[in-house]
This record gives sequence, C-alpha cells and structure tokens, in this order.
Amino acid sequence: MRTYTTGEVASFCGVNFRTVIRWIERGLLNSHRLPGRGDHRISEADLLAFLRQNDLPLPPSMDDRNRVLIVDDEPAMVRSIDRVLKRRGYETRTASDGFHAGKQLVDFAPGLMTLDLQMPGIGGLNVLKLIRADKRYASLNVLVISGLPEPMLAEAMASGASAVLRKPFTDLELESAVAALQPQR
Amino acid sequence: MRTYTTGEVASFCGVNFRTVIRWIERGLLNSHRLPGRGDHRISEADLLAFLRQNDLPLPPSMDDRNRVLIVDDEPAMVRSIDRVLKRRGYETRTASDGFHAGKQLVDFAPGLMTLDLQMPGIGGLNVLKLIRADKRYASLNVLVISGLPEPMLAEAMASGASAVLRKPFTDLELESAVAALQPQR
DNA sequence: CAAAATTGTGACAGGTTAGACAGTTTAGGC
DNA sequence: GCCTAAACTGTCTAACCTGTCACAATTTTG
Repeated sequence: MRTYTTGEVASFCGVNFRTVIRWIERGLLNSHRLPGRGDHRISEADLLAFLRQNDLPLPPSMDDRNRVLIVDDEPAMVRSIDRVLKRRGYETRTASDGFHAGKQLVDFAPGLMTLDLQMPGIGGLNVLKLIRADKRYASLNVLVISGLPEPMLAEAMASGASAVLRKPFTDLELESAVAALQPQR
Repeated sequence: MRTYTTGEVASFCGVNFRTVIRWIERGLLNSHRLPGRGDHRISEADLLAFLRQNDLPLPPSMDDRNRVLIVDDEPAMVRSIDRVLKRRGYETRTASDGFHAGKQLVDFAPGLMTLDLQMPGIGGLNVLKLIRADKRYASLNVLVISGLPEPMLAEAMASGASAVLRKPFTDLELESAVAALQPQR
C-alpha cells in the first residue's frame, strides 16, 4: 500500500505541511511515524477517509487504478487490447502517436499505459524515457508490448518499463500482465 | 490543481473577503472547506467558471492570453521566438516534438501556440488537425510558422491555423502576427 | 414623488489557526 | 558513502472565520 508524506498531503489539499501535521496531532488524520526524524507516513486509506470525511476533492492520481492508456500505432492491435481490457472493467483511452500519448497522459491520468516500442516518429523507447524523467509519473505503470527481440525488451525494462509483454500474446497473457501491475492498495 | 483562499479571490475581484464568503454561501461560487477553522478553498476551475459567469476580468496568472507555447524542432528557432515573445511580456514554454507538445498543451494551457510544420515524427499539420479535433482547444490560437511553399501554408490555414508566418521573418513581423491574434476580451 | 423596505457591501471585534521563518535532522537518490 | 531536498519542532504573525452593525444603492410602496 502506498503511503504519503505530509508534504504530499499538503500539496494535495492546498495547505502548508505544518497544517497537515496539526490535523494529525488533533486526530483528524491518521498516520504512523518513522523512527529517526519522526516523519509521518499517511496511508492511502487513511488519506482517502480524511478527504471523504471533509468533502475535499480527491487528487486525480488517487483514482487512476481503473484507467489504462493504450499506445500503439496499429489500429488492429489497439482494438484488440482495448476489447480485452474493457471486458475486464478498465476504463481505456487510446493513442496512436507520441503527441496523443503525451496529451492523454496528462488529460486522462492513467494508472497504467501499454506502450508499443515501434511508434512512428518519436519511438516508444523515447516516450518511456521521457515519462521516467518526469517525477509526476513516477507511479505510472508502463507495460511495454512489442514483437521485437529479447535484447530490446531488456532495454525497455532498463529504461523504466514496469513489465514487458512479447507479441504475439493471448488475451489471458495480457490480462494477467495488466493484473500483475495493479497496485495493491 | 491550484486552489485559492477567500482573501485571494477577494483581491482578484476587488471586494472584501466577507463578500466572497457571501457569494459562496449563496451558492454563486463553489468551494470546499478545511477542517480546523473552516477555511474555504476555491479550485481554479470553480473560480474561472464564476468569473466568466459574471463577466469579471481574469487575474493575469489565469489569463491564457499571456501564455505562448512554442513548438519547433530547431533549437535556434525556438530560442529566437522565445526571446522575442519574452521581451514582449509573454510567458513562454517550448516543445521540440509531438509528445512534449501534447503534454505542454494540457499542462501549460496556453492561449497561443506557434507551430512549425516540419516536426520530426508526427508532423506539424497532423498536430494541428488533432488540436482542431478537440473541442476544448477551440479557442486556442495556432500560429503556423514555416519555410514551406505557399500551397502548404494554405493547407495549414484550411486545417485550422489561426494565421501563418512565412520563414524567414523579422522580429517585428513575429510580434505583430502574435499581437494580431490576441483576442480582445 | 417621496418614504419605506430590501439587498448588498464594508467595517469592526473577538476568537482561532494557517503560514512563515529559523534551526536541525534525515530519508532518498546517485 | 555522500549530498541534497525535504522532513521535523517551536514560535510568531498574518490571515481567516463568525456575528453584528452601519451605510449606500436599488426597488417597492404609499
């Protein structure tokens, strides 16, 4: 389960971290503390409870589990992945080029992105590297899907892929690859 | 997303903070409240909706007319445009590929985008078409900048460019092209 | 047309807390 | 193992909240 620091909670709520600590001291928000400096760590569940209790808006990043962004330039492949994931209850969006991928990434705020390495133009590996260079997408899972040989897949893992899936794959293999990446909250 | 306090909204609108609270109480302006003292926090979207609804002027930081996104794959050209526009008081960001352009478009929410047609990968014309296919960017001005021959520029206009600027151009030509596109609100 | 009622805004007071600052320590990244 | 960004504590100030009142502008009524 993910935990948040006081600073993260503070920025979610648009307040100073000092205020978050006061909420904790007053018992409004649960936390546990690290030895050492006594850092607070707030579990996602506690934060969610607090936000709901006070009618505060959820940070979009906390609701992203259900959203999958499918990035692939072959329409047939997009449709195939889309069908499988929709059937499993995921909310999906698709992008078939780097521009759309970047746009959807911010707009849609997916929790998971499936990424074909053979993208026209920018290339899937570069998209992956750009994402990993941006802290805000640190928690985004990227499932690289490709028919390229093993060394390329290994490079993708080295560049920050959360997992890779070799083409061709069965529906079941896709489903389990995606399920394996779902954070257990 | 940024949030504002009643005091900030009050100073934007030139009224007493007490009045802002009354607007909220009357349901004219949405807000959520913090535990503790019960401070109001107004999201940028809610504030924007309220200001538009009542024909109030936008604070400069929320006014997208001040923001220009420069999209060009040649670093020298980017710097040149950037320098001219910064000097005129615009807030600028740059992108040198489709992916970044898409990301900045959502993140930065510019009022104007300068776009080079010869982009690596996706191609500027396609970027333009994608933008025009998205209703949310209907009010975004796109200034196409290119050294390509007339027929291509005409095609850009047909694809939704707000204006075109032929390379090479002088600083003054750029300034007036940008100024001509500023909507008079 | 004038007086009265209504409505909206600002001002003041009293209570409470969020934010800023300074000084210190450490968790996390390389 | 080192370095930096980010966390902690304590304190003070500024900002926010509520309630009430006065005043001005607008609308209604006589």
